Amino acid sequence: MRLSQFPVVTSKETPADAEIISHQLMLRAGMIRRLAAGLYTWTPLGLKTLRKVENIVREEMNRAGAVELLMPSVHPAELWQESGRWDVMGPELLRLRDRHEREFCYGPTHEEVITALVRQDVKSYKQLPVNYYQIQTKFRDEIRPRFGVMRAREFLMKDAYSFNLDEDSLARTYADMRAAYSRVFERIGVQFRIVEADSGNIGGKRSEEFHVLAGSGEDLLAVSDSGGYAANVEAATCQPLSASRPAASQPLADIGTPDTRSIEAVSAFLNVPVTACLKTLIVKNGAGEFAALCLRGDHEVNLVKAAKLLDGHCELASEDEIFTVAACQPGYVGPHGLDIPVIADRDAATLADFVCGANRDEEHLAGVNWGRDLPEPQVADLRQVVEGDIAPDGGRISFFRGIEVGHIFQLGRKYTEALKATVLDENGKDLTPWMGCYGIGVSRVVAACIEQCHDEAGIRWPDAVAPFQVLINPINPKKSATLEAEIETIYRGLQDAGIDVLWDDRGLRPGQMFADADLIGIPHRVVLSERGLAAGEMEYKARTEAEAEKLPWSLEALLERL
RNA sequence: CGGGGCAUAGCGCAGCCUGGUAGCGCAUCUGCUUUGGGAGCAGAGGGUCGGGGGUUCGAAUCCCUCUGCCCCGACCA
Repeated sequence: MRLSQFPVVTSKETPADAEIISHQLMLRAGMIRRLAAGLYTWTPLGLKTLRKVENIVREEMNRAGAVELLMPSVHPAELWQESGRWDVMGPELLRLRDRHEREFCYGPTHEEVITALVRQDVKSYKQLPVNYYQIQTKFRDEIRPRFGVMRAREFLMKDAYSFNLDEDSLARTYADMRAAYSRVFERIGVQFRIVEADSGNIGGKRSEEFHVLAGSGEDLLAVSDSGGYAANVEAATCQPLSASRPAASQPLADIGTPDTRSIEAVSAFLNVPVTACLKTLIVKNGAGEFAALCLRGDHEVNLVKAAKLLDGHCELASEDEIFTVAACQPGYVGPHGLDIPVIADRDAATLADFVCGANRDEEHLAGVNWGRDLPEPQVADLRQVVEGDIAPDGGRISFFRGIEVGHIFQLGRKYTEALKATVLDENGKDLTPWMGCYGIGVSRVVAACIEQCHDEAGIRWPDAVAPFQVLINPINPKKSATLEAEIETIYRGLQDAGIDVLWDDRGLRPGQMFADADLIGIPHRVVLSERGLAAGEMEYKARTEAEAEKLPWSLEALLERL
């Protein structure tokens, strides 16, 4: 491709509203243009990379036995009502009406549609397992779209759905997808990590996320230093700090604590460590029933874990609700005397002689002991892990930041049951297939890749996803007809050799041309000049290396080097 | 959804407080010179100052309102 015929609009200045490096560089290199919040145009240059990622994904999915199809992006409401998600989804689901006032939504994911297809077409156990996938535009009306295509509302996703006869078959497909995903990210050339993920309240058996490691990542990952455990903090668990509870040694005491609402304030006012304080949170389940969650003062609740102990839903109670349950303001709540279920985190259950709210304004209790002063609570893992915790594999947990680029999930039979998608088994009886789903955020991968592969001057594409493999930079070609002819020869030679080559024939001054080259990040650069031609040499420089090397002026030498 | 901020040329910004003919840098176009890391000189084009309403002789500037965008938060008691 000649750059004079391939529109690339670069910018020297960093756009003011782009916060992270990939967003800045994608705008500066002219890969994307914003249309509205969370909506982006992919320019020809950006699309080249997007398509390369897409093709790697496609090739590996095909290789793993998945078959491609394409589903509509607009779905009828009835399908979503059938699965129950029309009401569950909330404002993230973009709802539309057609001219007949019929309701539709723009698909944020396709479990419903694929299950409807399978319900129609798959009648016999002999047709299973199947694994369908598509690469398609999704729309999710994010609360706060940000970071360019990293968290856009409209984005490109590869989503696959498998239907299996039984759990074992599902586990095999899941393992195949896991391996295929690893190959995808290895081929793209990014460093990634597979972590255990929250399987949510869908009841799925197993779920893992693929993360590209990057400081700007929105997700926190808990990784064991012995290498046997890695999980998203949403799902991460650890060993309890202590196996047993010390004996009670202090009497129960009621203490006035005016204007002392936070754990820090209580700790400072009473001169006790925060680890000797008990934090009590009033929460509400999906049915509107209350429960109290108790944690050690320095620990944070993990509402995802809490939800699993309730009816799958857990939200913090409002100030008014707290008052009806505990008869006090937030800040003075404690487990003592509450007539709602009390659940204590494992590390809160092993506290003795602790301080907690008295359920009366401006008062706390000290010297409190489970069993002696109040009933033994239900004990569970409720808290967020912190760095230094002991992982299930015995290693010590550290935190890393990651960008979620893939998610694989053993779904179970939720959708096949809800949509009554059954097949006949060997005995002619109805059988409800097991389902798995597997997603890759194709457009997000592009941004994640830049987060990992860049320097001060611009992007440094890995070969596999670079928009072009080779860039030809001519120095003053207009001055010499011989030089121009030579460049043409090399350009055509590279093309004939099947190399994706970009020729910067815009006639810019070298400084501008090189600056654009660094910004756009083509991995291999060849500089052709009259001086070089006279000396029988051309200059080759890899985007990732500082020094250029001299090659003999010949197509063969260049192809050899590439 | 709550809080904060912004909206002036393609991009980045000044001007607004204290009302009086719309400015700077980059980019764009023309010509000449220049050509190995974002050139120089000379010239040119480009704006109903986000929309609507109001105050005023006069509004980018003051007031009201709408819209769009950005940031922070939306789990701590």
